[in-house]
Amino acid sequence: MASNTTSGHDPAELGELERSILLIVWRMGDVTAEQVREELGRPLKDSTIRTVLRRLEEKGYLAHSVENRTFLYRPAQSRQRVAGRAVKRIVDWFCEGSVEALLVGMVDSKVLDRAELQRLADRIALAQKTAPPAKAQSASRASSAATGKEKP
Amino acid sequence: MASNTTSGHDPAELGELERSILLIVWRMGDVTAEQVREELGRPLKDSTIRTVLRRLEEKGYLAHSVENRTFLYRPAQSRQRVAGRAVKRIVDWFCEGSVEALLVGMVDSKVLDRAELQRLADRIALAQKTAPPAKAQSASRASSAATGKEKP
DNA sequence: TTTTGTGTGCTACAGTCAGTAACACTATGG
DNA sequence: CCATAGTGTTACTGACTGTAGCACACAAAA
Repeated sequence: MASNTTSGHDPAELGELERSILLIVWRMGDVTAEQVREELGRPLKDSTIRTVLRRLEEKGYLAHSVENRTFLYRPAQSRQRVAGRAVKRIVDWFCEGSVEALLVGMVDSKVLDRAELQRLADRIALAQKTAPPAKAQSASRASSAATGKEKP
Repeated sequence: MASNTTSGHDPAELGELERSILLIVWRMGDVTAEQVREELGRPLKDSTIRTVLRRLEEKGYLAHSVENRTFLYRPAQSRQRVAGRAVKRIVDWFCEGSVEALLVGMVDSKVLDRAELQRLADRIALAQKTAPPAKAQSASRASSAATGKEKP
């Protein structure tokens, strides 16, 4: 994102490698740097992987625990949460906070087609009824989702 | 976004100033560099503004026409379209294409609350019926023209 | 025609961040 | 006590944005 003389900025966008690694951690759950390196197809040095893992942790995306002298990394935020926040930024910046405007744009740019939108509406309506008022369960759902499931 | 040795990358995220200027053009329609400079509160040199405008045009966000020796910049894509595409990237990256998963994340991260979601569902349902098969009407406001065109 | 603006394009420099990795450090097991 | 495995530190490169200087072109004024 480069410099920003006028004000400090927040999360900043993730890079390619960071994203790849993050996806692996989301998919696999607790992983060591070595596992991540194997999972990535690319020939990268361990130190590279570890640096990125550490940076991701600094940024709050990952957490780690020490297991027998080895670091086990795990997600600190669910995929959906990260995605949600990213979208929020977009909405704030480009749609002046109007999610509806965003939806229009999503249809417009083929992110959503009308059929999908319809299904979405149904789903949402359904979710309303299904989901209890409390939001404690959101975390649990998030974590389970983070372990990789989703997709109809 | 920074380097990407492994592969060429696309649009890349916009910077602060770029975004501010883009917003101004979206808000005001046809504008000259001078107008943009005035609109921005900040004390920036014309060359700065013009450079950014040019870069935005190179990136496909703006277009210009020459009016009496002066450039008039105007949006090449609607706010919604840009937002939609940005969201698409996020969905692809973090939600494996599942918009529904994204929605879950948006509720989860407070981008949307349930009430809003309900209204959204209604709106969407409404839009289904209202919207003609064509898709031109979405860009009506702000930027009308824009020779909008990009890869599907 | 020469001069003076006004607006454009090109070039560049500094700061920040991601990609990438070498190397030094520290326990652990033998 | 030494080899091994895993970690933290430090750094370089390249990309990209913020920011601007300066040279160039052309219309209006002198």
